[in-house]
Amino acid sequence: MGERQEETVRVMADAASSGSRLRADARRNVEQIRSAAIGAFQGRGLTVPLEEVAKAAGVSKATIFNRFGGRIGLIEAVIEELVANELFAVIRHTRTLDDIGERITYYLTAIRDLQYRQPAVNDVLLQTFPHSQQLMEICRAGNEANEELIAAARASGALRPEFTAGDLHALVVDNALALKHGTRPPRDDYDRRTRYLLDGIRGHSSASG
Amino acid sequence: MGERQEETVRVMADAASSGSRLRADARRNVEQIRSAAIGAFQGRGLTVPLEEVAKAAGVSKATIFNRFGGRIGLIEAVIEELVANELFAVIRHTRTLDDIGERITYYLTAIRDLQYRQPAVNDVLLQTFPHSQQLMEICRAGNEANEELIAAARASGALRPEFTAGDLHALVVDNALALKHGTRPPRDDYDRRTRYLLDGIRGHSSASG
DNA sequence: GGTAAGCTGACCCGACGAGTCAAATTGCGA
DNA sequence: TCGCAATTTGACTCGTCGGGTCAGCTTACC
Repeated sequence: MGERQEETVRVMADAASSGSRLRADARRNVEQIRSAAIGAFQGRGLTVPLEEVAKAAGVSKATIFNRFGGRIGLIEAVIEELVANELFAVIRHTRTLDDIGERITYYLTAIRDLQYRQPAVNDVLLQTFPHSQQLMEICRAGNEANEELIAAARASGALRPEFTAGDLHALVVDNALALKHGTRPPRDDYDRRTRYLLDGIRGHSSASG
Repeated sequence: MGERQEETVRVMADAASSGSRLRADARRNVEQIRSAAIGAFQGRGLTVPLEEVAKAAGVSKATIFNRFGGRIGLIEAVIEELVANELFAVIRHTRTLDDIGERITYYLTAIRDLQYRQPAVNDVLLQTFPHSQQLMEICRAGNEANEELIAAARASGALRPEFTAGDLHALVVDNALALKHGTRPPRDDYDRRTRYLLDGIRGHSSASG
């Protein structure tokens, strides 16, 4: 067991550095599995059976365990590319907006867009894998962005005064649950409902637009 | 199997009529199981393990099968008392309201209240047991009420014009999913969020109140 | 060509809850 | 009180699901 563990660690380190002591076929499989995982996670979220990822990669399930140590290792090997980059980009871009009303609109719209396009995001937000430190960290960053936004918004009156960070969190989490367990609505319905939400939480003071 | 079936039918008929050919202990168990089921379904929804219902009733799981034929039989023996009465009362009361704005407010608030208080409602709305004709019928009645309400509301401008019956349906179903799979928020948070929803879907014409 | 790295099919595992049944119990009529 | 049919029940099977493992085969590499 110690041996397998070491091997896994080595692979995951290699994902960052480039010097590899892996055999050529193993290196190839790592890449095939990574890209198959990205595809599968995009389509069906982080809980897709590993068997399916393996099939898509043209390897056996056991190879995923050999190379990544299990689901969490695999997730951590692709989560940045799959979710974190986009999510952080949204957060970053939100911060650049001057008008607080715009910020709120953009943030909620963009997050909901991500949730719709990337089911994996929902698994992160729902903390489906609490054992992954990396996933929890992404989640934490999201919550932080939430609270930052709400603090700014409440001060400015762009949101109704009783609206809390918990409310925003619930909005996002409930949507994650709906997308995860329900049937996906057509995109235009989904976007329309995003607008209802926004109109329901905005303060009454801002009569602009 | 034919025998067991007949027996089950007899019990379920007895729930309506009163003449019983059941032995005294069986009759007592039927009542204990019914009331345990109501308690369990109230607390944990219609998917609670039958084992738990049995334990609460002080009988073994097999007795539930003897008396009710299985989960669906049991559900149908209590669903009226548990859900249908309240749900139909809400629908009926909605129809008595004159002001269309009030109707919408009342309906959505009351449905969401039911969903919060009675997890069983969510299992009905989510059609968790599509094999139960009775449950499907309740569900159908709910959808009908939805559509009736939306038709009236759109004509009057109390809702924003782009709001559809599908939107209302999604609102209710998404909430059902959130309650079923997520953590219940405190009641006051939940009610506050109900208000956000209402404010998000109302038409801009009604400036009353 | 030898050897260690790597791959894989076939396997086991645990969790879960529905549903079943032979055997024990018990209500009840005679 | 007896005897039997009705009833209950503990212990069982079943099916599903996916994670995880390993012996033995294959293959890259020196």
